Amino acid sequence: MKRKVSLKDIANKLGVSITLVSYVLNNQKLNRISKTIAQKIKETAAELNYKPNQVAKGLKTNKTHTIGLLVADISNAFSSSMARIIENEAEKYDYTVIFGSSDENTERSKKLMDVLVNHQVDGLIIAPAEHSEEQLKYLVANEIPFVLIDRFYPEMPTCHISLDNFEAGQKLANHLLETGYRRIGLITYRTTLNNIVERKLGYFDALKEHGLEADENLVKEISSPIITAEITKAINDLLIMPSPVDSILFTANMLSLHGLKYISTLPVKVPDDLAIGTFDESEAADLFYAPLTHIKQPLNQMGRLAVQALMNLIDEKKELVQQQVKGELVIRKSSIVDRSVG
Amino acid sequence: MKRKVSLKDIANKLGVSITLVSYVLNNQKLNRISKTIAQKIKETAAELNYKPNQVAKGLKTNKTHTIGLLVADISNAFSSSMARIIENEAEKYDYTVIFGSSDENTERSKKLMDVLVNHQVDGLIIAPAEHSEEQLKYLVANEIPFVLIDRFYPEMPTCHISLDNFEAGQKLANHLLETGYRRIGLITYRTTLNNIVERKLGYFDALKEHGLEADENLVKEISSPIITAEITKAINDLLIMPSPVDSILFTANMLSLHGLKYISTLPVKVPDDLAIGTFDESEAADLFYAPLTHIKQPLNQMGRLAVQALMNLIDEKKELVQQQVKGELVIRKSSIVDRSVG
DNA sequence: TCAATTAGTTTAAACGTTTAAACATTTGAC
DNA sequence: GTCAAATGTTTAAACGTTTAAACTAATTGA
Repeated sequence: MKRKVSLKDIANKLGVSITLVSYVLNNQKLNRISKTIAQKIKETAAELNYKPNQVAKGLKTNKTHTIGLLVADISNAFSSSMARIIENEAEKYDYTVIFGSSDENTERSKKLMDVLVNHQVDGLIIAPAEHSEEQLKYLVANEIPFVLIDRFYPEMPTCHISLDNFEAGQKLANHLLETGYRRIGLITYRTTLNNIVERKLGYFDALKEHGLEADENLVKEISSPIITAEITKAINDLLIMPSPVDSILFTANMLSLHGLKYISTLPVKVPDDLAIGTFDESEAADLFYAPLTHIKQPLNQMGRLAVQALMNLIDEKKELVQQQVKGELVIRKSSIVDRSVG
Repeated sequence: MKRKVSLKDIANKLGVSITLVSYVLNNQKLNRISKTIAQKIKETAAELNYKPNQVAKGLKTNKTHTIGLLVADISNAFSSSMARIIENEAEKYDYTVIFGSSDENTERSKKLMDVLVNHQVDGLIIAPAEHSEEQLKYLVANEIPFVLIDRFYPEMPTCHISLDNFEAGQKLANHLLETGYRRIGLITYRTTLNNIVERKLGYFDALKEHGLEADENLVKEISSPIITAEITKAINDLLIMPSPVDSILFTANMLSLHGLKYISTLPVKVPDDLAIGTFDESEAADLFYAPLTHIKQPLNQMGRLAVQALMNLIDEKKELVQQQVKGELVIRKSSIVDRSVG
């Protein structure tokens, strides 16, 4: 790689000091510097195509104008949409995004956080994996600004932007109940991540509101790695039981996706035999013969809020932003029985 | 943000020079340094949780151990899968990924490339937007290592890893022809990007091989922004013409996705009335009642090759890797008429 | 006329590292 | 007992910036 043009090169070419060049190109001390030399410096900089070395600048100013983004799984639509939004938003503040995908793995997440911090990012936006408390405490102890998205640890006083998952779970379950479904199965992850837990609690709450008892047999928890087989089994269990479910609520995108693949192979009609509700939009669920009723997260708003909150932290305007945004219930064919025909 | 622990802190604490600490922690001059002091330095470093400042290191060594990744559209499955693979692969070489999504916009791509370069990335992996030649020439002139993925400029002697798009287009069209389809419509982008162009040429070639003339009326080109409306029109045109098409070949993921959404609203049965072939897997196409026959790109291989090629360039092992990998034809229901029933 | 002010520019130190070269001390050979 | 070599450590400069402080020369005011 060629040596890039530096302030020194411009200074030497014009026979002036590096300082002067720096002042001119940063529009500093403009009341002191002669117009003529300023003009010349600017011309020469343009001519040599000078671009400030952000690494040197970062070392000196202790600001790299870089933020670290740690998503849960970049190949998942939620993460990649978020990444895109955050990158766009960061750009408005002249920030660059360094990224990593933890793949929901605690160790990997820890390692990536370290890497990002050692690259001197000015702050982080993190969708934390399970059991990341220690690592987050380290960030707090070192006063490294960060904002959590999607999930957070209720007992930790951190900045976070997330969906009101409880309300969303409630809303989705309520909708099924109000449409007439009574035996709602829940397929969720076996996890302590608060976003998923809250969705489940919302579901329980909705049942209670409708005078129904929570039935643990209707709740199936999946432990991520062997997802396909487990989901197949969960769905079978729910459909085979003495009084089978009339609907299934999935607490995540990936779950419904795999679930749907299996359901589409069964002699079960959605929504007539089985209604479905889930979280997040997906093109896949749109092309299913009965597009899925789902909770739509306001991704743009969340991304914007997260970047804004982080910028404030970086600027030492320390306020503990802990914002929950509301999900929108998008009702589609998967939960509406057309009784005019039946 | 707190000042981080530096070599100086360790040196001061032990009353030795910074140099010595640096040597020890980098395992240099080990035949010279006394075991006892080395031991102490290592202990103190661990105790203070010293982490080298990559920015300072980068300034000194002119290597930031960072690569820039410029994808076409991170919210698209191809890009995000690629991003994940590349991030994983880069990690093996102790590299961090800085990323940007050009959203297929030349201006934005140019700006992002500048940003990445000014952050002193050691190299770049780029899925170039249309008309990025100038910017790439700049990289070449400044000897900044880069590898193109997905598309490239045939007239520019750059490193690139891509699908053999011509062969893939051919293979897909051949399959339709051999299954008995004769009027194959092509829905593609109006673009000069070579990957898309090659797919189209492959289609033409397959037609020719089968003694069929290319019919320009069967080729519909979409100019990206207003994609939904245009695709709707294209499909209508193809189905309404005097002798309508019996199959449609889409040259990209996004095209078939939108196309499918529209087709699923029509009284047209896939594959009986209309066969479909496309590029890239997608969960969406899997959930459609007739899962789509498609060309599967070996993403893992491509990502691995791209990172490897870049690492070689960075290490000044200059070889012009220009590798085309083969796509796999995955035959699904969307192109197989079950004649046993018909 | 000369001190004080203003204008224009430079000096020098710093950020946290790396690394060639220098230095000081010990060891060993003869 | 001397000197060369080996051992262990430090000095100093550098990477490309930023920025307080210093310097010089010109201008102003009394």
